[in-house]
Parts: sequence; structure tokens; C-alpha cells
Amino acid sequence: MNKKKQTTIHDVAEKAGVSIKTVSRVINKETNVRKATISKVQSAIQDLNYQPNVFAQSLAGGRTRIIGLIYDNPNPVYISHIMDGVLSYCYQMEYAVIIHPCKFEDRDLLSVMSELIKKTRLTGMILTPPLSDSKELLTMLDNIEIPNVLISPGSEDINSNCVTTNDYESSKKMTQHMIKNGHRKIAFVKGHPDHLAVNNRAKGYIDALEEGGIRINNELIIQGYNSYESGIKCGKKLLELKERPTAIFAANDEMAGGIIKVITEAGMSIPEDFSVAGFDDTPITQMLNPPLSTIRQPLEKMGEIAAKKLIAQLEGITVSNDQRLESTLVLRESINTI
Amino acid sequence: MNKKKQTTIHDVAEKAGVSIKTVSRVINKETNVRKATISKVQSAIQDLNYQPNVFAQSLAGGRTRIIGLIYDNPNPVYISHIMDGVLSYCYQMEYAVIIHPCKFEDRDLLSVMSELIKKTRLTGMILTPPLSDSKELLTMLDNIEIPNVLISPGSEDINSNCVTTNDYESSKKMTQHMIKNGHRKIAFVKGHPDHLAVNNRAKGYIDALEEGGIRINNELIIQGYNSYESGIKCGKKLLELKERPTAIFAANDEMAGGIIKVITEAGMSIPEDFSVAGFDDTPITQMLNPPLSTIRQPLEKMGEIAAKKLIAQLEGITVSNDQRLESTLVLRESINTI
DNA sequence: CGCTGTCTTGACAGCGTTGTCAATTTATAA
DNA sequence: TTATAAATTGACAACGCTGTCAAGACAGCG
Repeated sequence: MNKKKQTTIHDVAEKAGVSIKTVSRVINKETNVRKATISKVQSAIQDLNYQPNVFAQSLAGGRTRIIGLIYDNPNPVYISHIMDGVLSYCYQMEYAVIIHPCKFEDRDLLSVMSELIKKTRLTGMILTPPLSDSKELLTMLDNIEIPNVLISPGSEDINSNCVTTNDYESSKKMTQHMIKNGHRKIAFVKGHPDHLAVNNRAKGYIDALEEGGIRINNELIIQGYNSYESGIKCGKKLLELKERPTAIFAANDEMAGGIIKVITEAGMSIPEDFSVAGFDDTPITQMLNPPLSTIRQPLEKMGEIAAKKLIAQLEGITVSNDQRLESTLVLRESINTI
Repeated sequence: MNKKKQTTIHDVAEKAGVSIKTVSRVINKETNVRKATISKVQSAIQDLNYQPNVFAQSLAGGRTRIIGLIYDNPNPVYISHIMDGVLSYCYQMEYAVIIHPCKFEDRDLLSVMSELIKKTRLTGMILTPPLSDSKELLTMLDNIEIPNVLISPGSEDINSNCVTTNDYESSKKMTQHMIKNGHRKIAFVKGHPDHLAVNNRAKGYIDALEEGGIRINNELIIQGYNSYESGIKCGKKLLELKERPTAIFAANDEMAGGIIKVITEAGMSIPEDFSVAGFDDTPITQMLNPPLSTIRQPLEKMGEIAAKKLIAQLEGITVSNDQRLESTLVLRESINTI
């Protein structure tokens, strides 16, 4: 099949005039190798354009340099940005990434996952929301000792590594922005109850109101389910209210899109009749009419940090946890001053 | 690191009362194994819940069951659907997929790719547009004997395996639909010139006009570059025309979005003043106002077929090429009768 | 200078498979 | 029935690397 023989560790060893074990030491950055030896070996590696055989490494060493990235996400844009960050860091670190879509709702989720792990022999996992909220899954991973990093879990557990942004602060800021623009009756459309992280968004909204001295009106807080259709339903509910809001803050862009649709169809316009804001800065936001104010998360960076934390865990390195990932307000024309 | 010993081929062999070689034969579906032996071995595999060690397999066998999926796509939705199809088929066939974003424009593309291949030892590749149009890349892959499958290449080469849909026919149908609705001055916004596949879309448009007995007006055919911004520019150009079109067909949804934006901002509306159609059925299309008529490609299926063809090539199986993948018109409210 | 302890290096046995080739069993033909 | 061909099985050596352990080199000390 593959006739052309690869250059092996033996070739390098011979060229450098050392034993294969020493070459192995250099490759794996083990300690106790003389500086001079290291450079001899390294130049031999360079000269021969040698690339260790990962299969042999895994077989002999018992550890695999493969991690999994699993998701169940109706929003390909979200996942694809996360993925970009994960992939680029992992490629650089010479880790392979197994990407695996799955279903949060699936009753067999656990067995699907353990089969995946067994089949692919991955040694670590990155979980995206809402999977990062599955207690059972996390327990299982801990039981079979698969290190993992959670992206935007609902609650930051003590013993889990996770990557989050300041959803709370940015939602608060967005709400404050609305208040600053004269809005007092601000509605909030909550995200899917399974996605715990989204709760922080509601909390930011509430705290902003309270700090602004505005009474919380529970009629103005409604439960959405993340989809465009859900946004349409919620929009209709809001329009039916006796006392309508002047501004609507939706926990994601899709729902904001649905709300805009309903408002427009009812013959009203944005931002004249209603101010609207979303969350996520998906590509649609700029194409909506008017362009939607929203919040952008540093998704690619989040993916990168997740990978970095996971690999650090796998290699037993401790990594500083201080990195603060900031979401940013993207203010466009959908918010009016009244 | 990983203390718990895995069940190996030896365990299976012992349990089934045969040699490891025979187990290996069963696993690899080799010929010349007695039926009875096969089932003995298979039930031993079942009982022990045995999973062959892919690293040992790759090391001993020299072939790797890893394929690459590479892309350079500004549209995450497109890629993610393709990916879903590829991943699910490959998982089922026990192939690993290395997903790798890269830059079509990159002058080092070739070396980046060969490094990727060498590092990951993948044995086959799926190329998405516009990478599937890179002659140099294809030549390189052929030289180093990496089987490949192209998704929607501009021109179907004789000796390349590829997966396409009927872009031509569906564009023609969309144009015919516009003609049927009374439109005579129909503009077409072409896609990025690097994406050859998109040319077929223009061809479908032209042929529909000709067959409809409508003179081709080159003023109405303008060059876009796939982005929303490009759509805005093209939209402006079209509005400046002395003789404006009544319908505009854009080679993708983003550009259609830009066009809609320009029209709306100019105080006109859709479909009253202009009918508009896009291509791709990205999620934005239903959120636009009005919802955009567009064309949906069976992307997931395309990914699946691509994987199937590639794996067939790798395993030396011939696969029937007759599968016809049909794009479908998605008619929404953006096209008017005049 | 010799002794001890620490660095540095290497020999060699696996890791769990598949490939090769030879041995054994079974089918086929005479 | 026997000879021969074909089908079926197994023994064993790779595959390219890391882990283990022991040997050699070297420094520091009295």
C-alpha cells in the first residue's frame, strides 16, 4: 500500500550518532539530556525532516494525543468558531481532534459517548453547551477518568475546568444601555431552559433594572426556546400585552429575529416603535433590518483556551487561570432613544 | 497513565479457541475463513466487547483509516452541513476525520497541505470549494498518491472523483420561475470568480433566458464576490441602471441580503418593486424581510456521498456513480408576479 | 586520589496488530 | 482409494516507538 518507507527514529539516531532512546528523549522533551546531545539530535531531525509516527507513539506509550470536541448545537456559526480555535491550537500542539455531533436529548447519550471514547481512544474532551450542563455526562467522564473542559457551562463547578465569558456583565451593560436611552419598560426573552448559561443573561438584565431603580415586571420576562419560531411566539405574546414594552432584549439573535419579524408584520417598525437587542452576533444580525444590536462572544478565543486548558491537564502542566474573556457590545441601529 | 488493560486480540483468540491471526482475518473481513469460525470469533468479540486498537492496526498494517476534510469557507453553515454528512458516515465506517481549515489564497497552501498529510498520516482527502478548484493542489495530491474527492468543483475533471448537484438546472428553474411570473428584465449577480462552481449558476440563468426568448442584457449581469458587502455594492450598481431590472437573482444568499438591504434603504420594497432570489438557503433567508426565495443544496447528503466515494476508493471498492443529488427550489415571498 | 552520588546514555523488551509463509485440513479429480 | 489442488489456519517476525533498568560518565567530597 504505502511503499515509500518513512524515516524512523533509527535513521535519526544513526545520523546523530546516538541511541534511539536518546532521540526519543529529545522528542519528548525529557530531562537529563545534555544540551549538546539535544542539538545534535534536533539537527538530525531537521535534516531528515523526521516526523515521529504517532501510531507507534501511542501504541508504545499508551497515551494518545487525541481529544474530542462534542456538540449539539442548532447554531453552526457558534460551533464553527469554537472549532476554529480548538483546531488551530491543537494542530500546533500536534493533537488530533475528533469532532462529534450528538444529541443532548438522546437517552443513550452516555453510551454513545463511552462508545466514542472507546472507539477513538481519545484522552480528553471539550464539551460545548448544552452538553457542558449534563451532570450525568460529567460524572461519567470523571468516572472513566477522561479529563474535560467545559465551554460556558451553566454553573461553574468546583472541580471542573471551564471557559466562560462575562455573559452576566455584558447583558447587564446592554440593559443599562437601553435604560440610558430612556427605556423603562424593557422585556427580556429568556433562552432555552436547558442551556443554563443563558440564565446568567437574565440575571444581568434583572440586576441592571434593579440598580437602575426599575421595578421588575414579570410579565415582561418570557420564556423562549432559542429558535426563530420561538422568537415569533414570544414576540406575539409581547405585542398582546396591555402594557407593552418599549424595548426587547432577547437572549439570542434567532429569537430577536423572530421578534423583529412579528413587529414588522404588525406594521410597526424598529427602532421607532420598539428597540430590540439580541445576543451572539451571528452573521444575520447585520443583515436584519435594521441591523441588530447584539453581544459578541470571543468564541474562537474560547475554543483556543479550552484546548489549552485541556492539553495542560493532560500533560500535567498547571496553567494560569487568570485569562479573562470579554464579550463585547455591538451597538447597531436597532436601539432607539426615547 | 492508562492502567486498565484493554482487551486485546489475544483475549479474543483464546476465548474463541483460534489463533490471533484468524481473529485478525475476521476483523478485516478477509476471505477464506470458515463460516463457523467467523461466528465463533464474532461472538467472542461481542462477549468481550472487544475493539481493535487502531494504533496497532495502523502501525502493523501501514494504512491509517484517517481522512482529511479541508475547507476555506466564509460560510460556516455550508461547511457544517457538509461536515455532518462526512462525520456520520466516517464514524459508522470507523474512519477518523481530520478537519482542517486553510486559506485558498495562501501561497504556501501546498506546503501547508503536505505538512498536514505528513503529520496526520491521512490517506485520503475531501476538498470543499473553492479548494476543490485548485489545480496545483490536485496535482500535488495525485503526485503523492492521496486519493481525493472534490465537492462541487468548477469543472468535473475526468480522473477526479467528485460530488456535485444540479446547480445548473436549479438556477435555470429559478430563472424560469421568474420568467413565468412575468419578469423580463432579470439581473444576475455572479459569485466569486474563484469559485468556479458558481459559473454553472450563471449558465443556468442565461440558458433560461434564451429558452424563454429573452435577450441577454450584459448590463444586468454583474460580478459579485459572495459577501454581504459585495451584495450591497452590486445592489447599488443595479439601482443606478437607466433601465432597472424587475427581478434580481443572486448567486448566494449573502449577496441577496445585501441587495435587499440597498433596496429597502432606498425606500423601495420587496417584492413589490423588485423580486429577489438567492442561493443556498442559509438560515438567514427565512429571517429576511420578506423571506427570501432561494435554492437548497442537499449538503449533508453531499458530504456523506463524498465520504462514501473516498472510502470506496481507499478500500479499492467500486461504487455506483449514479446517485443524483438534487437541489431544490425554496420559494418564499420575495418573488412577485407582474 | 579514591569514593559516592548524580547525570547521561543505551540495550532491550514490549505495545497490539498485520504480513508472510508454512502447516494443516478439506475438497476435487482420477 | 489415492493424489493433487484448494481452502483454512497458525507461528512468528515485523511495524516504530516508549518504558525499564542497568551501565557508563562525571562531579563533588574527604
